[in-house]
Amino acid sequence: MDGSCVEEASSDSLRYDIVDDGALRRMGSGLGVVFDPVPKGGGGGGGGGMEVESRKLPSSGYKGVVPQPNGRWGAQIYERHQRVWLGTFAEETEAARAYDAAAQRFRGRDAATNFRPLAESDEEEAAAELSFLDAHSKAEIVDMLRKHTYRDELEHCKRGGVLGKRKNPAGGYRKPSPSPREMLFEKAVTPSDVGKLNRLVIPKQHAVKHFPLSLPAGGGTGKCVLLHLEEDGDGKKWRFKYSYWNSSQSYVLTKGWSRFVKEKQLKAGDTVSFWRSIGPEKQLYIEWRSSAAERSRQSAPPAARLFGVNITEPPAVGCQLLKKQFIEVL
DNA sequence: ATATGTGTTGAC
DNA sequence: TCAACACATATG
Repeated sequence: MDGSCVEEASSDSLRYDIVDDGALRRMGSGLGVVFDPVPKGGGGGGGGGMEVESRKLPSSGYKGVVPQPNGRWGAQIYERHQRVWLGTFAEETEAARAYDAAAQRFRGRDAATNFRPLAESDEEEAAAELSFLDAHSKAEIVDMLRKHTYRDELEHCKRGGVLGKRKNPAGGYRKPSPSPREMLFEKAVTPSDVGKLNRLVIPKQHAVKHFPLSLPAGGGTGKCVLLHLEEDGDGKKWRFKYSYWNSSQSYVLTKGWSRFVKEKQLKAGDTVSFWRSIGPEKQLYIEWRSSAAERSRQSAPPAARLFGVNITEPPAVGCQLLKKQFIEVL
């Protein structure tokens, strides 16, 4: 048990205090977690062969970790009312780490985790893992976790200095580290985002958090502003008019957006992500990656439903990999 | 037979 | 959203 120690508290309950590694940092008031009493084989317990199993499975103090009948631990995360299974693990802490990785990929760096808040940490290790997560689709991350190859892939990624596993279309590999950036949010574009409406709806949640509109004091209504985004570190510049539409009560990128859609040939289901350089500059970046496109050639599994359900980014099509970012075209 | 992951439910 | 629990289904 590397992440916890057990101490007998009383005959009918056990208090598990997970002490090291920052576990439980976010749980309750930092106290340990009191588990359900474990009525071993019913009071009398005894009549002879008390087997390893007590019907009551021990619950885990880790978020996203559930006990398995065989003593192992399962990891899961929920998204859109559905459970995404992350695999089973021998060690409770491994399951917890699997959850952490998934949480950060699914919910962003601010997600509540069992151990590492990755973000905040400016160590190269953390930064590398963050970009690793951002460079892969949810399905890929889940797949790695279930196959227990996450650690290896991450390592391989750092070693080779390749952000993704494959080389990009231009044949080159990613340049060392351009400038440290953090992803603000990403969105799988909808049909209307790439249609004739010539606008991209920015989910309110992200809009208010990252693109504060209004109140620019200095001048005006603040109902509209120009966003300057850069495509990749040394990519081209993009300017989008960003505003709020009262009629639909939505935040949108208008002028300039259609040009981006056209040039990138964005299709519904593709993903666009917005980043910001870390530090004072606050330069904004935009990136994108295709979802469907090569699925056929990729021979990949039936995509649509890799595991049970979930995975596929929101909109219909099962989004999938392809690190289109870091393109060198143009 | 055992392990793994889903169906379901109820609490928060 | 989340985990407990039952149980169906993969796996070796």
